[in-house]
Amino acid sequence: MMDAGISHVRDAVPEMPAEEAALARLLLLVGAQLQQELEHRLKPHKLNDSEFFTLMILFSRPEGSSTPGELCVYTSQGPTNMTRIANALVKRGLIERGPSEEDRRRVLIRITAAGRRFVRQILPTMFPHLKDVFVGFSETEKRTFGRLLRKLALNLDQAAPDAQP
Amino acid sequence: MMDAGISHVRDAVPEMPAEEAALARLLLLVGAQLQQELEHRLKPHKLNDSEFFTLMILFSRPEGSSTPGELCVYTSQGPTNMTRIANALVKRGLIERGPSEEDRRRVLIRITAAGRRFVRQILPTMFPHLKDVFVGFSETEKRTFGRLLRKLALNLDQAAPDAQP
DNA sequence: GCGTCATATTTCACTGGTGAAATAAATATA
DNA sequence: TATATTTATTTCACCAGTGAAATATGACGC
Repeated sequence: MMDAGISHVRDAVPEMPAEEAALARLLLLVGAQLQQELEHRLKPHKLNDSEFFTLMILFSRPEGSSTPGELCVYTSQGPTNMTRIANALVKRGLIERGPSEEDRRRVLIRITAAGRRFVRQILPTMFPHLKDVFVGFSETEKRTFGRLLRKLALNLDQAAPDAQP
Repeated sequence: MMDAGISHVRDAVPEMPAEEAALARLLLLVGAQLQQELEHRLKPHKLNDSEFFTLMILFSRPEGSSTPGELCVYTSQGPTNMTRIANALVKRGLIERGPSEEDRRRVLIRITAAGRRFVRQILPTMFPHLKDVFVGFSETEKRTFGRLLRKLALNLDQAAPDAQP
């Protein structure tokens, strides 16, 4: 299917790096698929993935707090969307916003007790599915996969410089 | 950073499959990063990735044609969005729509000569960046990566059944 | 041949993410 | 000290994708 398509493209544009194209395409598809799976598991809890990861970051912090800018870095979201995410979580009482005392430009975001309870409640529902995703992977394969992904991430970071203002 | 966060979560919820969680998270992040890189490369051509892949599918077909439903399968988009994508490409004269003679419920979508020229024009601009993404990967590593991604895709397909109506 | 069910595409309303711009505060520079 | 530049967050408008519903056509069973 995809391979057949790529070889047809290759016929017309012979210098195309077919193997890399196929790998990139596969990664994009699998990534999208995994995202969809995650969204599906979160849907009953009325949560999307960026809200989920934001909550998880806060849950994992020693004091349960962070700033919008910091959360943006950890969740790879833009500031605009982080505002929206935080609004949604505040509305549900899972987090609260406050002023930062050391820098008045900053907002301080903290997970609430209800937020902690919520995380503890939904996490176990996701474990079986998470393990299913990696069924049939040996420990070596998992490690290799992680290594290759990190390598890729590094390359993408280097590819980005002229893209970053 | 991410690893520290996951071990904190592990403290609070000890039965969490930490390794799988970390891998899944990494895959989601790298996938998103690659997508962003692709979008960035397509932006000067006023094209987004789903439009790009739709065009590529048509370009690679022997007769340069397909149906919306078929394109949905190959590009992993929903029917609704394929309508929007096709509208955008028709508007630019890169594809054209026509009736299917064998099944009147179907629309036939074909790439135009202008569409073919457009693809031939933009593809070479993407090769250097595509190769950059896999710099430092040996042939074995590329093959392994592909194999692991396919394995994952298979698992995700199996995880999906109860999710599919 | 008719009724029921399934399929293909599109429309509409909504969700989640982005870019540009605005505002206030902090930092750097002269 | 005053000014210029940078940073942090939010608002607003827009984009791209989804779910539900609608409409027409095709397949299937009786």
